[in-house]
Amino acid sequence: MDFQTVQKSRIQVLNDAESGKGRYVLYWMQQSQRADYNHALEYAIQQANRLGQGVLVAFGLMDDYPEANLRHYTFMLEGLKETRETLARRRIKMVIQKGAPAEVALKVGRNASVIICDCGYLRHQKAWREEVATRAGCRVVQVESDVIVPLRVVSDKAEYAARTIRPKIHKHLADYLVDFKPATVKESSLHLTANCMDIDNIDTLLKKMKIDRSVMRVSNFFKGGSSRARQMFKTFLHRRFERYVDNRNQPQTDDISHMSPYLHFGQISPLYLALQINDVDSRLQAAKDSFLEELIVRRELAMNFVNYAPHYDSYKCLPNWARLTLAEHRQDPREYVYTRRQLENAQTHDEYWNAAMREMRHTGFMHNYMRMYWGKKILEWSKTPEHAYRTTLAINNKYFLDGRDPNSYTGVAWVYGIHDRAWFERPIFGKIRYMAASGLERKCDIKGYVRKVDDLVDKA
DNA sequence: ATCGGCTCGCGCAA
DNA sequence: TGCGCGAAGCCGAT
Repeated sequence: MDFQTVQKSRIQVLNDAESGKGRYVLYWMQQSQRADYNHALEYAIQQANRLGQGVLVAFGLMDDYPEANLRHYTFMLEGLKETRETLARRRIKMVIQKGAPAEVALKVGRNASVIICDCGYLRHQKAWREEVATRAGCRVVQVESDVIVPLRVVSDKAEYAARTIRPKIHKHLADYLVDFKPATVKESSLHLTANCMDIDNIDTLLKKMKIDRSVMRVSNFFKGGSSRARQMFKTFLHRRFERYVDNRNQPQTDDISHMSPYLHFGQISPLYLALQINDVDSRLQAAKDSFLEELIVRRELAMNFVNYAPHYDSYKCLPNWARLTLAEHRQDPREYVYTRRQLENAQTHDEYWNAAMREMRHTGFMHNYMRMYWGKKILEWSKTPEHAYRTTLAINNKYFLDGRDPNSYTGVAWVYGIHDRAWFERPIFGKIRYMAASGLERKCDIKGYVRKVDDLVDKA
C-alpha cells in the first residue's frame, strides 16, 4: 500500500519568499527535539535530496526561556546532546547557538534554500515562527510533527470538551496512525561550517549559562534523551502494561508510562508511542484503548486549547458558568489558607497533598491522579480562585519537567472547570468538581503512595 | 458495595 | 426544541 510519511496536511508554507537559491536546507528545530519519527526533519531531508543539498539543523538556546530553570535546562540539554550525535550518524550537522530561537534560525538560515520548522502552539512559539517567516530571505515551511492528527484537520475552534473533540480525532486516525519510513540522506552536511556551542559537557555549559538555578536537577530516573525515553517505554510495555487499566489511577503503583517529560521536549514522538501500542496483543485491548485515549484525545485536546484559546494561561480562559459560580463563592470562609511558600514547602495539614508536593519537588513529576487532587486543594486553600489559579500554574511550571506544556495549562484550567461540567454546589468550589481526601482513601492505597514518596525522597 | 441526585451546555436527532 | 450525556466526584440512602 502506498502512503506518505509526511502527509500534506502536516505542511504549511508560512511566507511568499522563493526557495532553492541557497546552499543547504535548514531545519530549525525547536519543539521536536529528536532525530527519529520527526516529520519536520523528514520533510527537510526530502527537500534537500530534491535540491541535491544537505540538511543543516539549528537550535536556538536561550538563557531566559519563560519559566525555565536548571531542572528543565539539564533535562533538555541531555536530550539535545544525544539528538546531535544521532543526527551526525545520519551525516546531518546540528548547530546549537546561544540566542532567541527566531534570531538563531534567521542567522543560520542566511544561506539556506528553504527553512523548515516544527510546530509548538504556545504564544511565544507562534511568535517566533511568525518572525522567521516575515524576515527570512527564503521560503519558510512549517511541518507538524508533535501530534497524531494536525490541529486544523481536527477542528477550527476551541473544543468544548473531550467528548466533542474525540469523534473529530477518531475520524482521521486511520490516515495518520501509519508507519513512518525514514528517507535516506543523500548529501552530508557535516562539512558545513557554522558556529556551535560545545554541549558535550553539560555541567560545564550549565555553569556558564545565566539561568535560574532555584530548582535543583532531578535524579537519574528522568534522564533526558530519546534513547532513555524508548527504554522506559519498553519497560512499561513489557512489565507494567498488563496492569495499566487497573492501576493507571493508583498512585501507589508505577504502572504508568512516565512519558510526559519526554513528550514535552519532543524527545519522543507521539506517533512512535501510538504505533508501539498498536503492536501490543489485542488481549490487552482495553489498556490499548485507554492509553491511546490519554496519548491522543486528551493530549491533543490540550493542544487544541492552547492553540485556539487566546487566554490559555489566564483565569479568563475559564467558561462563563465556572467563573460565575466561583465568583458567587468568593466570600466563602476558607478553613485553611496557605501561602505559596507553605505550599511549595509541603507544609499543609494534609499528608496526602504534602506527599504529592514532595514528589513534584524531588522528581519533577507527579502521578497523574494526584495532579488533580493537588490542584483542587490549592483552590480550596487560597484566598481567591484567581490567586489560587496563578499560584497553581506558577508552581506547576516551576517544578514539573513537563511544566509549560499545553497539558500544564489545560490541566490547571481543568481544576477550575474547563472541559468539565457543573456538579453539586458546595462552599468555595460552587459547582466546580470537588475532590476529597476521603475519595483517595476509598479508591486507592493512598498511604502506600505516601510511603512511596517517602522512599523516593530518601533516595534523591 | 451500589445507586441516584446534583448540574451545565454542546451537539445531534427530529 | 428536546434529549442524552460527559476528563478522573461527592454524599447520603439503601
